Amino acid sequence: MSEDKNKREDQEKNHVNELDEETLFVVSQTFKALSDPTRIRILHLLCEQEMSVNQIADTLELRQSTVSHQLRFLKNLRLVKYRRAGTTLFYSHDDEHVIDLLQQTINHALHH
Amino acid sequence: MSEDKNKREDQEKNHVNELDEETLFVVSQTFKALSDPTRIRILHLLCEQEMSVNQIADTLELRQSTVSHQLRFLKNLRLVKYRRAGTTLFYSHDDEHVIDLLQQTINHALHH
DNA sequence: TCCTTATATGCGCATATATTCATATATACA
DNA sequence: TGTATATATGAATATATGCGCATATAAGGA
Repeated sequence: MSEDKNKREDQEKNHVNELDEETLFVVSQTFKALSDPTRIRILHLLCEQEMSVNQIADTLELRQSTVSHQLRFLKNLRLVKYRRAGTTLFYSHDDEHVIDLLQQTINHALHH
Repeated sequence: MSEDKNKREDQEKNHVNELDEETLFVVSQTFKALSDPTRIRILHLLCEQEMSVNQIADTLELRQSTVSHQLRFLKNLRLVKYRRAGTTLFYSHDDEHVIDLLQQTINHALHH
């Protein structure tokens, strides 16, 4: 039986249990990614369509370097991916669960 | 027709639309609340049962002032509420949607 | 009223974060 | 090979954040 499976069963048996450190880290990182307005705007754009770095910068009126830095952040967490076309990189989202969290929360905010 | 309703309809018509500033603020604040390990641990405790400040501090091995600071943060966002019993304040969660986001993400992390 | 217990708060420190400028890298093409 | 375009990166700066100490406040009981 894997360590991983033990962790899972411990957690599921009793919710009062403390979260293990790794889970705590993953969860906090996930929410941190979504806690910045710039990253939210970028991910919100990428919900609909893939876009190049410059397209994103133009659309959101942000500096190219700002967009690039944030995309690197999102890429490190595997929340976005890209495809190359010449010198242009087209970014798109790469984590359905996180996009789902974002959509839920946007909808919740809009309806209140 | 209210301003609020207009905002909603604009957003729903076309997801490519930019998020308005207020929505962006609410969404980022919500995720910011969930982006800190200490706050996650506190909210995770309060998923199950109400607890006093000192109970939380003891359970999570945190300073009383740390817990109090974070509870104030969560209170300002109306994510927790409390009931008084003498000098003791029993805190509990106060936003089903946010608790839901947290549970979803914890479960997602545990199963991967 | 005085004392005890529980909680809140102001301030300061250390660290993390977001943004910008300047520059580097990479690809396509003449 | 040289130039143009798209993107990435490093350093610097400004701001935000989390935490702890010390202390204030608030409620209950002797």
